Amino acid sequence: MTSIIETPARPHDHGQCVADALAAAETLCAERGVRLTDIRRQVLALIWQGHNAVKAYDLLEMLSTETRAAKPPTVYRALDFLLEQGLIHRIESLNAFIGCTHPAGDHVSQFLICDRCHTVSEIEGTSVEAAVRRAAGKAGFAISRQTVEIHGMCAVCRG
Amino acid sequence: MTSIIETPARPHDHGQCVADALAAAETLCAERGVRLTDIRRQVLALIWQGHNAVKAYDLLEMLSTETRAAKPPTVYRALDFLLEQGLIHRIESLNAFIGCTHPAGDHVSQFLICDRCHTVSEIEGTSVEAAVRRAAGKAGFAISRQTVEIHGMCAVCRG
DNA sequence: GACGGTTATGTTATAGTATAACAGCCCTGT
DNA sequence: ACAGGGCTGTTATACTATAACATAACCGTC
Repeated sequence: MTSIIETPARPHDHGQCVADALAAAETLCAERGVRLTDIRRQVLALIWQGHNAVKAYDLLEMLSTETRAAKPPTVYRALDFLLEQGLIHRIESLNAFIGCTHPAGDHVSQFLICDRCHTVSEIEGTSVEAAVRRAAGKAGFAISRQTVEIHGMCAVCRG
Repeated sequence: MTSIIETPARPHDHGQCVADALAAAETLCAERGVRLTDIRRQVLALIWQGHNAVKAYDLLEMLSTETRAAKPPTVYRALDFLLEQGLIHRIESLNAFIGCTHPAGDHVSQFLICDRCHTVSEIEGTSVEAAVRRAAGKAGFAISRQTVEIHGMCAVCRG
């Protein structure tokens, strides 16, 4: 069963994406002895609604019911936890968040962001990271965090 | 005459940096038939106070006098203009702005950001850009804007 | 199962970042 | 002087994020 909110690009069984992401999160949190609570799981699931980045206040709305409005700290705390555990990434140029596709692995953070369909995909391969490391090394700079966000138009939208 | 606010790293005649940047801005704006007004020039000069990124609301304070507070649109409009003309860059991961060191040339936007002394320097050379272009090309992705922001510690701060 | 420490969540308030909308001013060319 | 466009002033508000403190849920120990 595919999700309704699935992005236009590259049709696929998105329900499987969500299921895989949640299962991986459960496993990792169990291994690390940290708690994937209800709220955290809910936020993670909401972020995985599609392959686009989701904003904090949109999550806030989605978490709110008719009888009860969620408040900012609730969602920001969940986001902080998910970021710490490497289960999501923050997209700086969008002030938004997206699920990590390989939470168990290394944490480079390099994205292709389509400004038309808003699909965000992680850059495959290590060549960009390697080039960055070389450039930083040449300057004697010790890297702690990389942010690579490439905006443009994805293959599908280019038609 | 060097500036007082000059960053600790790599001592140099910062007054010359500012003078060069302002002169280049004058020239470019004249060539393009756009107006480098007082406010815009002031904001550009303030951003060039040092080699660190400057926040919009700090500019706002610096522009305010005892008798008169500058208001957000004033500074954001100036920033928009300077960004459009390629005279400054926005650092997404800091919500801050920094002077462009080669406003006449191509506009890649790749930075090494020291989290200790806050010096921001543009990455030299084209290898990172090239790697990004290759990765994007492989995915059929058409780039419109690159954001590469590498956080860590600069050579000087590493001692 | 009560206790006490730790972690997570609720709640209120506020800080920080950015833009919309409209009014008025100033430069420029005629 | 005048008209038009570009720039700035002003008010209001939207959007993003965190501080600080109160309460509740979990968990290991007794």
